Amino acid sequence: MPELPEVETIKLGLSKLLPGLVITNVQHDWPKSFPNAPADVERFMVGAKVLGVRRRAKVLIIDLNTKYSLLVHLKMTGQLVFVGQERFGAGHPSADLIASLPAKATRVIIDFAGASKLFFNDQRKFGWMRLMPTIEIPEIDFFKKVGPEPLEAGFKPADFIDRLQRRKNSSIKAALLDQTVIAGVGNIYADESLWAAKIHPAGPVSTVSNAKLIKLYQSLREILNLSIKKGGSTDRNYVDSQGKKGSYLSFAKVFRRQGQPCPRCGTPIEKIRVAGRGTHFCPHCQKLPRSPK
DNA sequence: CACTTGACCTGTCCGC
DNA sequence: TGCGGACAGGTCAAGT
Repeated sequence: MPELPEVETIKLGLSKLLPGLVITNVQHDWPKSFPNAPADVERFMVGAKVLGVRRRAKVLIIDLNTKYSLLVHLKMTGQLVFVGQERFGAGHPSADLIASLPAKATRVIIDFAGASKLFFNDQRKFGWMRLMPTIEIPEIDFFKKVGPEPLEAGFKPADFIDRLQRRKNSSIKAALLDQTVIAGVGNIYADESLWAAKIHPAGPVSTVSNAKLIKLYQSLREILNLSIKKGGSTDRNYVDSQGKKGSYLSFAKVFRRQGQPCPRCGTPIEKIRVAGRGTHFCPHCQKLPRSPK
């Protein structure tokens, strides 16, 4: 569920909190959440200072001054919550969450000098943290295959269309979700951008006109940018680095809105299954291209 | 090679 | 009330 805007929001938050902090201890209870050997954690992480925080696709990269970096993928239910020395009073949006830490789903706790902590919580245990040499990051399979960042200035409509059309027989939604086509798009922003561009999610890529693909390119970028501005989407588990929820979902036009009227035409939004995912769309605005006889 | 489906997990919700 | 099953969705492995 954390997609590009959610991971970007966390990155922006952690970038203000972590750099300069020194790690004093690391606790982890589930090997799949953090598979590194204890000796490597001790050697390259404990005592290390945080240099900065980056994002590529949906992966966070926390660079340390040991020439090692901590990669974090939140998958569906991961949270990365920083708790400093301040005490939040009742009524603070994060007070209850922070008071509950460490929680049942806390997988990793990183302690910093000065008594602040970073909690990695992950109810479903799909997410992971991994310590590795900074210089080797571009060599891991995922980063070798992953597509361009959709919000980067150099990412042009022609590139978007070329890459989508490598999967011409897939549904347009499956192609958008394919991280090797384009980085960072997940279920929420696929549905929202297809609605904005008036494209049926199940239509094969080859049946979608270039004009509509250009519209999709524009809609996707606008929606990702808007969501970052709103602090991301909080569906079930997502919170930012300070435990706060995002507000984008209240701006969503179709996601989780089946049965509600389409904001453009009033037709009830439908929910179907496309590319193995729950898919929300307007059956009036987003028509399948007529199949040729 | 292109494409789809199942596995990884746990908590929640729905029907009986 | 309890219980079984469907569902949530990012990514990789396995299958067609």
